[in-house]
Amino acid sequence: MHRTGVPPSRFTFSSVLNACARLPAILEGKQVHKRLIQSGLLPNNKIVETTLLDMYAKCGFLDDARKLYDEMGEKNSVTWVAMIAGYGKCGDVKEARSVFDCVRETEDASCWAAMVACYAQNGCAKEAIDMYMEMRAREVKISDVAIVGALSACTQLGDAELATTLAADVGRLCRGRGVFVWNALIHMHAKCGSLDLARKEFNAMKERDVITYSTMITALADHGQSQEALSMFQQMQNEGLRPNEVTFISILNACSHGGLVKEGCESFELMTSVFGIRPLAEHVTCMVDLLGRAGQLERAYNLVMENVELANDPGIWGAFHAACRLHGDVEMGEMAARKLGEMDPEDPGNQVVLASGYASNSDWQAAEKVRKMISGKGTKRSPGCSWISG
DNA sequence: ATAGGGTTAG
Repeated sequence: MHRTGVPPSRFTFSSVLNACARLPAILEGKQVHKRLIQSGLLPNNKIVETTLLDMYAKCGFLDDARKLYDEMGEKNSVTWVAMIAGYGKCGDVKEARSVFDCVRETEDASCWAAMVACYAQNGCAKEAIDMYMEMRAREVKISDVAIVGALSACTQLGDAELATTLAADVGRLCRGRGVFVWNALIHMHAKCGSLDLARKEFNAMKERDVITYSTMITALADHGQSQEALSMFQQMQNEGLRPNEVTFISILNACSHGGLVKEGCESFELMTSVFGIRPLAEHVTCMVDLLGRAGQLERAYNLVMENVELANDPGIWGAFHAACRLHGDVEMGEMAARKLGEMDPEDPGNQVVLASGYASNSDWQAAEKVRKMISGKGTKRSPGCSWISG
């Protein structure tokens, strides 16, 4: 960038820092930091300092971000939010909260929103809702970010009553709502039990994106409407939207729920051949589940072997093992049990699996007793539900 | 012209 002899401007530095943050690429980011100091643009340039801080935070180097933050003197809401979000992304809710506590007296709406989002992203649904309610009580401005955090928290809680309240808030407070709000709203309705409301919001949208469709596909599958999920997938492609790896997890999951073996295999093929998406462990797990439940254990096994780079994934072997049990294939089941035991011997679920895996063909019933003893539970299992977790 | 926060699977 300095071939021309013209020294890079602060704008050039900023866009390079943004690229480092997005990748993320900490080594390059640190290089830029050095050159900023060499070229005299630092210190005493708040915007450049904040960009740098955000780069460190997005790369997960919160200590470096914190150092800049502490040395910065006067802060503003952009700095605070970058710190809160940075701590939130690496799961440090406590530190995020301590930054928030330093500024909460200013009633800065973006800090409140960032904190609600941080709670929601880290599974602290209750705290997110409490904070959102406090925002309402104190009449802090509710932005799209704040409401999305609250919707996501409610989704985690599956609280239908709260869902009604929040949906009304969306109508009241977010008139020019963006696609993030729509998507979070649809997801909340679906998980809180109302596929109808999810559908209604979906139909009212004028601009949908990949996430909108992925969310609806999962919603339909969860409510037992696998065929509709497949139509949704088709509609999405007709709209010219490109499915991503999460969309395919949704669609394979829908096929698995509905026992749609042919459609599932076609979708998997479409994903790898047409869209060039390399299968993740989640995709293979769905396929093993789908084929395994249909009794096609050998096909399931072959699929795992075709994706042997994922063969250390416990989820895949767990699904395979469950299928072996469902169809009484003792030999394959033992093999899967050994794999699980090798992968994570400490896992109590795997110890249970291993106990049954040690059994010889004639000893299957004895193994069943051992297993019952260890788990301390009965053997009731519902179709489609792994006996390990059940 | 340069800075921040969010939604999908599991």
